[in-house]
Amino acid sequence: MNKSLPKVLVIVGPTASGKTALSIRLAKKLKGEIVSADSRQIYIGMDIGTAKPLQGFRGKIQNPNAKSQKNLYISEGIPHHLIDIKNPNEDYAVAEYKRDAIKAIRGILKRGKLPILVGGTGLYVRAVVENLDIPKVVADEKLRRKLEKEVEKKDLEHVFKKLVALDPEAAYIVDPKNPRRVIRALEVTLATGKPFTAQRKKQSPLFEAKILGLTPAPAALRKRIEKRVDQMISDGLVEETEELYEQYGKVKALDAIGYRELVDYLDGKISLQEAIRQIKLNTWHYARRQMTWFRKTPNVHWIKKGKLPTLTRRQFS
RNA sequence: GCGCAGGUGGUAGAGCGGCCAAUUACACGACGCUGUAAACGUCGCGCCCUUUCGGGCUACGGGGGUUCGAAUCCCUCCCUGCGCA
Repeated sequence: MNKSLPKVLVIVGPTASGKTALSIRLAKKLKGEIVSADSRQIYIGMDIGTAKPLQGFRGKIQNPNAKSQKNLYISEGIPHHLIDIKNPNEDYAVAEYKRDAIKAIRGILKRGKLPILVGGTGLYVRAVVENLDIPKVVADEKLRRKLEKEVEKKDLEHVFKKLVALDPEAAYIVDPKNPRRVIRALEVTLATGKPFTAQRKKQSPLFEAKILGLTPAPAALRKRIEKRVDQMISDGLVEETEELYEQYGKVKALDAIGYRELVDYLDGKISLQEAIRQIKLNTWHYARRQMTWFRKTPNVHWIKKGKLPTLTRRQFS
């Protein structure tokens, strides 16, 4: 029905499944630009651990007037948007991502290019593809800490009841056992004076998404993950972490697989060997979660055994 | 060879006469999640039957015993770690 919607190619899949390589290949073939949907590649300096595409400035940028030109991340001549846009000590969250991604996609379309949304952060992808209406209530750290303490002192149920009193609908929408969810819902309700559950909606889609999903065989993926972690270490992940840690301390951005464990190592809590073991395992767990998430994503064209569907530029215009 | 400490579910490690198919953690499996999302959370996890309730069987190194009842007590054998030879 939405024949007039602009078309966007989307690539999803677990970490280490080959999204980056595929996206660059398709970007070249289909004259596209990439929009990263990765919550950690957002951050400047977190390069090795987030497996950013290798940066190179060989490409020419089509529109020299664009303001973002200067800071554009380019790999193999393909512009990558939403990589390196924040410092690790800056906060960033879905709603901002959604706004930025839509802006980037529109810019690409304006340039007559194909936007390719690529990433493993399921919520980010969904926010854009399904046009989620995310309550625009900025994190209130003070309130959060206060509520967290309340959870500790009394219990989560107590805080949950507070929420339900203000937002009865929340009783069966918000997970009563998940402190982060309960606290956020309460945060939104208190800040706006309106029930949280009335504010999280979907709008009609802005784009027509063609979604490609990568599903590597679990055993092979696990091996690839382990190999990649070893590679990251020899590429200097420890040093990268050390620099970031020294400069920023324990910021949220560093609460990411690969960095978290190495911070523990740098703090002398665990051995390097143990840190590496944990990174491999946590990455694997993460991949599993991603697969669970994407499995239920509607309208995904799953790529089996590397067999790509025939894609032509015409399909996207 | 003697002395001491141990041998428990995939692993670590509780339990030390009945409330134990066995706390907990990890692994493993399934799942949820609209402003921390690489985050956060939930459930399952000996085998078999049962929609539920529940029931049956096999288990705490092997064997034997005490007891109404044993992972828990006793004997013995095997194995491991530490100490002394």
